[in-house]
Amino acid sequence: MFADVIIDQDAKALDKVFAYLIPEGFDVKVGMRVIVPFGARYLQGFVVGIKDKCDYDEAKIKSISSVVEDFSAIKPEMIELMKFMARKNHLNLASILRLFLPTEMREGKVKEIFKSFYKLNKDVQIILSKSAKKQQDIIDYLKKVEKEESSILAEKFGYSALKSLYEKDYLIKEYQKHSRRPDIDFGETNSVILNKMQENAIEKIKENKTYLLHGVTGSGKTEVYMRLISRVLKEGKCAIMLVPEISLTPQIFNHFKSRFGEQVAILHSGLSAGERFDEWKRLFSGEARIAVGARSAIFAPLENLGVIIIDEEHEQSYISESNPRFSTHDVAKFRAEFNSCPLVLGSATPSVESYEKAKNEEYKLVEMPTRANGKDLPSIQIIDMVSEIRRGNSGIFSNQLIADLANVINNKKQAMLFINRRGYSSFMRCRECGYIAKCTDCDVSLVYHREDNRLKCHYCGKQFHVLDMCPKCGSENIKQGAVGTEKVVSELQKIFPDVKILRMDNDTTGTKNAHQKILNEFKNSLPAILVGTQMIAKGHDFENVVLVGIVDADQSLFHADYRSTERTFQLITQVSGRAGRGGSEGKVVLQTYAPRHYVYKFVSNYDYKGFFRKEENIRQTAEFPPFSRIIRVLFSNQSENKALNELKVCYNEIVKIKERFGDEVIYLDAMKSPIKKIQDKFRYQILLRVKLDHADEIESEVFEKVNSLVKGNVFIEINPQNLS
DNA sequence: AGCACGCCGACT
DNA sequence: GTCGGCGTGCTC
Repeated sequence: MFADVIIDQDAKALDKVFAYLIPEGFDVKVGMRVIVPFGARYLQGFVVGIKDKCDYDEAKIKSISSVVEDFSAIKPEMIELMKFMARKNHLNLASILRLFLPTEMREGKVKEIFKSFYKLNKDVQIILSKSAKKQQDIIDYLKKVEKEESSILAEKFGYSALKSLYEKDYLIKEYQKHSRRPDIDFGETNSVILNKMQENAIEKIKENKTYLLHGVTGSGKTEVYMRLISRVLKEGKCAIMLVPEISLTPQIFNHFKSRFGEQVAILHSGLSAGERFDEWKRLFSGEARIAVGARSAIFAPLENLGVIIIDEEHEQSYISESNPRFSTHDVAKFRAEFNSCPLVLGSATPSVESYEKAKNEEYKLVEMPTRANGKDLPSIQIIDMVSEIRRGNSGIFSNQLIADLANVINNKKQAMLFINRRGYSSFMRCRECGYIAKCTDCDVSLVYHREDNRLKCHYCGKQFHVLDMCPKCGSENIKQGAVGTEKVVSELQKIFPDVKILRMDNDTTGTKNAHQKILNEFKNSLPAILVGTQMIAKGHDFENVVLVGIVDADQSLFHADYRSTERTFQLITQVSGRAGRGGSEGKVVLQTYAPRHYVYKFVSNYDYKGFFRKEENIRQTAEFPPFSRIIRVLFSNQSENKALNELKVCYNEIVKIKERFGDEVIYLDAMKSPIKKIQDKFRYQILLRVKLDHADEIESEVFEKVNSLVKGNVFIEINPQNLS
């Protein structure tokens, strides 16, 4: 017999299957890890197929030298998933397989990976021949101790006796070991009574389809998820529940643990290597049947899935941006289909892509339009900062916001101030009339680049001079620059010198505990103001927060990205949800220099559908995703000349592809990357935008061409999240 | 990824 | 004359 083996090395040249002979007596199965002679060395590989014929020259074929574990660490479904991901995302096979195993297992750090145990099979009558003395000894032994480690049994009684008992089905093999379980206190199971809307949602979600669960903040989606999982467990099946990394707070774990106890395994970056491995193993062995975790939990080694849930499906963190690049939605879709189970995408603000699919009935839309507690969402007041300037207030805070803050302080309540700061670059804005410099061709904002003092379009590469006068109103008060958290805190402290003001952003949360410390301090201070970035937007329930201020909402709006309006809508909805969690009414004050932008009209009414229709229309007209596909080929090299040469060679070939497809290619150009140097590597890129009809063909042609022309240092991205 | 083979420059 | 640069190609 022969085995198809993928060598565990992430290199393009090794991205194929190698045939090996399975030595007589070796029990090799698909999904096992093996050690094989490869060239002059011995390397680890994965068995992805077994066959009795081999088309490779049998004289040159080598034999598998050993197996790493005597079971398949990669389950059959994952082998299929590997093929799917290789096709869909153009990834190396080995790099995909690595996603399926905890790192410590791959690196061999965990010595005792799985101790295997044997116990008697009580369902069969054991009949042994008189001569099988050793076997009888084993049976007697196991009658006494119930269960014993296989290595000990083999040592005591000999391997062959053990093996033949196992083959006769008299013994059951188990994989198990002590677990370093993250300790979390158990609360009591709270049996919430469901409302009609929730019952209805649960009732609807049962087929092997993708469901888009659109529920406003506080509509009780989490309870729906838990009920779905309960139902699935009762059917004897398993479940995967994904949440964005940032909202993986201890509260979520406790929630699931108190409901499902030992059935839950939690996978996230905060676990130690050993803990993560143990949780993985509990899933693998079937001891735990629910995987709760961030993106990578989609690869949980569970069989017989009954439901997959992706909470906050619009979150960017579901798309892996570094290698290997993949979309969690695609993987989830594959696994749901493989297991014939429902896939649930939940969000208060679905991504435009997903909602478009629901509209086209590719996804089934399930709606939960009202809050579970019947309360209204906090009111959102839009403050026009341009007229504020005209009235002589050129500070960061509007008079309204200061008045509201003062009110909060007088009532000994709390406020959160949200600084909407993204990334490194910024746009140029007229402080008098709110005009934003935009690209003449792409309808996205231009980005200011300090190094050459120019404005650039990240979609077509066009460059413009920095404006010294607003083209709309003639004012010279046009500048670039964003307000940071630090500045906000110091300004705030000037106005309210005696009030506790806490700051939370990347700079103040260096260590893991710093995070929790700030939040705790905030929780225990009345009155208090918490100033922070995105990270204050998620999951924290502060019942005394009655006011949320969004200092400069536009920061995410005029980011040079076709998704920036969508993100702004999502962000503001998210942040607004922080106000009025407790008994009292909440309020949101939103400051903007572009008060008439459509996003603010819709967001202040919590009108997702209205926003979607408008946004859909704009994307359709401008031919941006989901009505087109963006392909980005990024060349990154320490030598600028090499990067440039590779770019030119590839560009010439892609031009030929474009010529063949004619109008299908909306846009094609080669340019310097917006950030021209990262980690001492020069970056050049080719961008193309293509119509959907032939997007798959064009995409694979581009992939093939680029990969045949350039060895490494090249990354291809589809609909990239950002163009840095 | 590593390692061998291979074909051109400056060196004990 | 050799030692050694790293370009190209192969590993079942």
